[in-house]
Amino acid sequence: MKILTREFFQRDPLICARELIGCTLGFDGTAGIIVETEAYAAKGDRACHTWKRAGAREFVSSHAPGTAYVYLNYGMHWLFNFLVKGGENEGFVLIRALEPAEGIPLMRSRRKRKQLQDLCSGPAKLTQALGIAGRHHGCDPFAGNNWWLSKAMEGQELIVSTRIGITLDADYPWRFLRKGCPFVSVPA
DNA sequence: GGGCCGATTAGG
DNA sequence: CTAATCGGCCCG
Repeated sequence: MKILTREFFQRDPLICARELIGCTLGFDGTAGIIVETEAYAAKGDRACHTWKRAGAREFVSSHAPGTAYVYLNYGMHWLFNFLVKGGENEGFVLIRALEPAEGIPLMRSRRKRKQLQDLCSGPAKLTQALGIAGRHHGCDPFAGNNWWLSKAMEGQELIVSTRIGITLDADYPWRFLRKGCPFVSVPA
């Protein structure tokens, strides 16, 4: 199993979002195969936090590529992104869905759901299943803690579509998901 | 300080 | 369809 390095995130957010599909994200005894992502660009993308938030722009400039950008949405849901920088464009990759792979009993108890498809099939579901929350904002997964990220087998078909749940720049085809996968948030 | 909005989710 | 629930940003 090949562990990805920080250099993975020193490229364009669109490339990172695409290539994260099929990788396995692990944290603290739980893990899942990434089956859905979205890219956000720090410049020129009105859906990205950097468009409105000075704090987000500051975050981009002051953290290393690969850093966790975790924020609270709708006052109750934590969403997890990887910071992407060092290439031509900077931005984030939102992790939107995982196929559960490890620590499934723990995921079930945190989620209070039995069905495998209900554990990580949404950006806020997977943070709850993995135990990711605001305290992980700014964490560096490559700084030798209990995060890991590995490349899984290739060969799955990829679908590209528009991003979910936004109103501005909603027509950009910046969402990536595994074709026919039952663990995504919204099928294409 | 007040008002508004949001990269969502579960339940009716 | 809607309630839940709160940090950031804008205004005053």
